[in-house]
Amino acid sequence: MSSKGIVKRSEDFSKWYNELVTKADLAEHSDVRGCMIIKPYGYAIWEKIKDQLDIMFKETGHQNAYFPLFIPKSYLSKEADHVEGFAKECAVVTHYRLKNAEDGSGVIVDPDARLEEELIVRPTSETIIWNTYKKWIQSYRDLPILVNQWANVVRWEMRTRLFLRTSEFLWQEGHTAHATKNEAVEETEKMLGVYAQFVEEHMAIPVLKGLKTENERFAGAEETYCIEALMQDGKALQAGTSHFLGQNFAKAFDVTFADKEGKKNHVWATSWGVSTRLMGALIMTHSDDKGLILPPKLAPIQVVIVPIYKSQEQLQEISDFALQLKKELELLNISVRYDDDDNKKPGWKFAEYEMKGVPLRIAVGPRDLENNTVELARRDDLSKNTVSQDNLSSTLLKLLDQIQKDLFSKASTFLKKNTSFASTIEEMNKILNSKGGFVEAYWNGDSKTEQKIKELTKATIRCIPLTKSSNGKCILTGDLNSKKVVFARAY
RNA sequence: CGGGGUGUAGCGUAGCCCGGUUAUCGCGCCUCGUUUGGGACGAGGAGGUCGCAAGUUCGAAUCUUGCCACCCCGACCA
Repeated sequence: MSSKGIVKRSEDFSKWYNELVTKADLAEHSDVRGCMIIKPYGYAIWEKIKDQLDIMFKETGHQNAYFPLFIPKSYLSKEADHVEGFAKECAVVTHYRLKNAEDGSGVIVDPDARLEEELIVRPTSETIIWNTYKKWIQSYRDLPILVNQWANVVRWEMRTRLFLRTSEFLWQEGHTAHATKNEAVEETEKMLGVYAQFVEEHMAIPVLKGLKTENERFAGAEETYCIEALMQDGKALQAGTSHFLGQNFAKAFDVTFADKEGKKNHVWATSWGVSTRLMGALIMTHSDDKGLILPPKLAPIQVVIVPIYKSQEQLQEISDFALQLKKELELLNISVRYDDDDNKKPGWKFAEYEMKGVPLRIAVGPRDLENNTVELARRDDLSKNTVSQDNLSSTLLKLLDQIQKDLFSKASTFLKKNTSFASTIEEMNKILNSKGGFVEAYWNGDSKTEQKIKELTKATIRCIPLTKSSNGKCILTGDLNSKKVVFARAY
């Protein structure tokens, strides 16, 4: 149960985030370092995210499958860059049995039960999937393979934050195999588009689409595409990635196919994923000092009805009205909660549903029944109006749609306002230290330059935008003919 | 993994420096009654391995050592 209020964003943004996650009943820390318990309300939001993405994946021709949690250690070492990228954060299974300690102190690992080949808990599944695809693919007729899996993965993190970075997290990973480079690149770009569309239309979060630099690229990828979102504190958050893997994994796992002429070729690959980190993006994009603000499309409860009454007779009348309204709204696929809990006063409920981000709240009292009205409050702008009961369902339906749009346009305005241009390092630092946000600047394309800028500004290149722009003068080296990229301090 | 901080009831806390009856207060929880248009009020009640473990001591929430967890700042990452 939540006690009053949370710290203000302006006072301590990190603390605000942590308190919000806890008090809105989204998640809590487990006793295992770096792991989280996603509570029913938080999981309900994740399920909405998951369900919608799943529909979109299937619309683009993908099928779900499931690959094992455990990966033989030897698989991971097959692709050099890949192992380099993940080795430092892998959990390893070395034994398969426990036994009672002889001194009665509890259970211990049975030293006689050591695994011959140790198993890695998947940090991502490229290796085990490509080891499998080898068996699935012989001819061009077997291609493309368009598979997705919903799974948990483990990356042993030093510093964790609920949803943003946890040692175990939930995600989906798409893994596709193609006969041609073009087709694989198209797939990579298509799925980036799916992510961008989902995040913008359903989460109401505007994103930048772009390419990662070599430094920021996925270990084992030829090219990493990403969508980047901007949080209210001016820091960027990578919301999704889509990788063109070239033939790296096909070569590492010897996956070839016979083309129409009977010639053997290595298969072209992609992988793409979004994780429970999206929950963090959702929270930090829209919410305010009163708590969570959810876009209607992802809200587990879209409308809450709170009765206001003195006598049991009044409650009965209000309940009749409320339950009828609930039924009508549910026919329109609007999820409704009627909260007639007698132990909580209306004021308490108002604050509670604000904390939980319920988009619309209806309060009904005796006065409303007399006047054929209800009190209607919007969570996003905190406005409150008395509206007629006539056509109430369609009023609410329209309003939910409006809120979805307003949240997106508000976030878009914020993104635009907080996108700046810098032509010198000093300028960039000045911007980053005051309002933060995205800073566009020219960069000569050299990793060392990127590294140096990072040291000087703590900002990384979030992406090289897909939209082409004219070249200019590198912010660090002054090289002419440099391309425009987007910097930010990031999560 | 480096630097700093915190850990006392479900949550937030006082006490710790300077060891000494029964560990403080608020919220929440349970019972009864009155209440209900922005986090109600009264009366009664329950709830504690003082993060864990060792040590010092006649005696430890308090002192010492080790460990664990969390938070903040760095390095690494989705």
